[in-house]
Amino acid sequence: MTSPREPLTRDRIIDTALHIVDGQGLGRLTMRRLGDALQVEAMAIYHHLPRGKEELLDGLIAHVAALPAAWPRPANGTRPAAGDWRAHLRSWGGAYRARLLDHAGVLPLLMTRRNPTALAETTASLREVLRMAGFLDAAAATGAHTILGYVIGHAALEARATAARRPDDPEEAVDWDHRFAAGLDVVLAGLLTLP
Amino acid sequence: MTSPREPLTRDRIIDTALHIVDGQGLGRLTMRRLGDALQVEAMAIYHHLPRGKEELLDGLIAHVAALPAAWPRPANGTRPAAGDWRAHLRSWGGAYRARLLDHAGVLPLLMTRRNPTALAETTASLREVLRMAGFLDAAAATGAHTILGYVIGHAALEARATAARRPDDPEEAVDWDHRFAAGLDVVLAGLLTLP
DNA sequence: CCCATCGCCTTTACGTAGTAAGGTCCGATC
DNA sequence: GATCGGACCTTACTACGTAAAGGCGATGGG
Repeated sequence: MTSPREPLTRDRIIDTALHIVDGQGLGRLTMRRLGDALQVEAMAIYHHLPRGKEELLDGLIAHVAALPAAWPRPANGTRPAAGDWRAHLRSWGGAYRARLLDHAGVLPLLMTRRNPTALAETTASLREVLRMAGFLDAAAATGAHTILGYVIGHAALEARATAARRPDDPEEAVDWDHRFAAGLDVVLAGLLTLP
Repeated sequence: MTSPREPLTRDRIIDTALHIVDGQGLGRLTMRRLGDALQVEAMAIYHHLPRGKEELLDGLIAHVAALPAAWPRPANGTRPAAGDWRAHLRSWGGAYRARLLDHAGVLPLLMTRRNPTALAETTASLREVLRMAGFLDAAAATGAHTILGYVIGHAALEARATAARRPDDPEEAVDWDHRFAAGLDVVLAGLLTLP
């Protein structure tokens, strides 16, 4: 009379794994624990992810890191307002940072050589936004890496700082939301100096 | 008649560990392998690093991440040239990036909550440089995190991209040295917009 | 000279990890 | 109903981190 347990899926496995990482940290994500959470023996996972844990971790970072900065297609023939790219990148940056911090446990995986495509997609979308904003190709490529590097790096600094903080406020507290936004503005302002 | 093996030291252990990580990757750094490299049983390491692998990894990132951007003390009473801070930060950034890429294997550790002090020192030194360059405290704090975030994040992007590259040049190659420098210039130029 | 002590290292052993190899069960197809 | 293939389970192996306790040579006091 136990509920018949919906079948295993690649997506369901990765979602559950992400849930474990968010709740207990990357170090506690093991195949056996993941199996338990899915009400399945650990070895069952290998039928859906033949490359085992490697593939699982690849799936995690793809799930977290792929958030393209799609320029909203302008409605019927109206041109996108030329000055909007900064506002657009500001809001994209905020969303990307929020996602990275929501899943801070996978941040270390972003530094490993795993899954090179997940970030490539995001980089390409940033480059495209800058190109459409009028930057030359070389400047757009530089700008894309500069922005993405800043967002990821700053998120990593935040994750470290907030994780290591004792709750009784040992040093002066930092308004990380504001600091991230201010730094992003610095980067976006600096882009104007590119040719 | 075997050479009498110089005694174990905390520093020698960490140096050897770093050598293993650089040569074979973080995943192959194990206590037993480290013991072999030191010609010692694995458990001997615990006498010098009582907290075991945690302490070892902490030592690794302290060794890599602590490179303060010390402003060169001006020689006898000469004031530092006011405009030099950008050049100084450019060269510091290049050195920091080079070190991160030399030890790309420890980059994932920088993202974990380990050893909060190693980066704090570097951040403080950046803040100090900016303060001495005339920035207000708040702007210096923002600028320090912006610079450090960019440098770390960009180095991570580079490490990923170069590690995943097939040697036969699948996409157009990127001049990473130039791209990093250009992005750092973007950030430094953007700092001028801070109050 | 002997023996107690201490610092450094080794031995042994336990629990947990990832996963290879093969087995089991069940629904679909002919 | 026999066959078959996919989804899941069982067992077992190797490697890891490390707790616990043992050995062992140098040192210093009697």
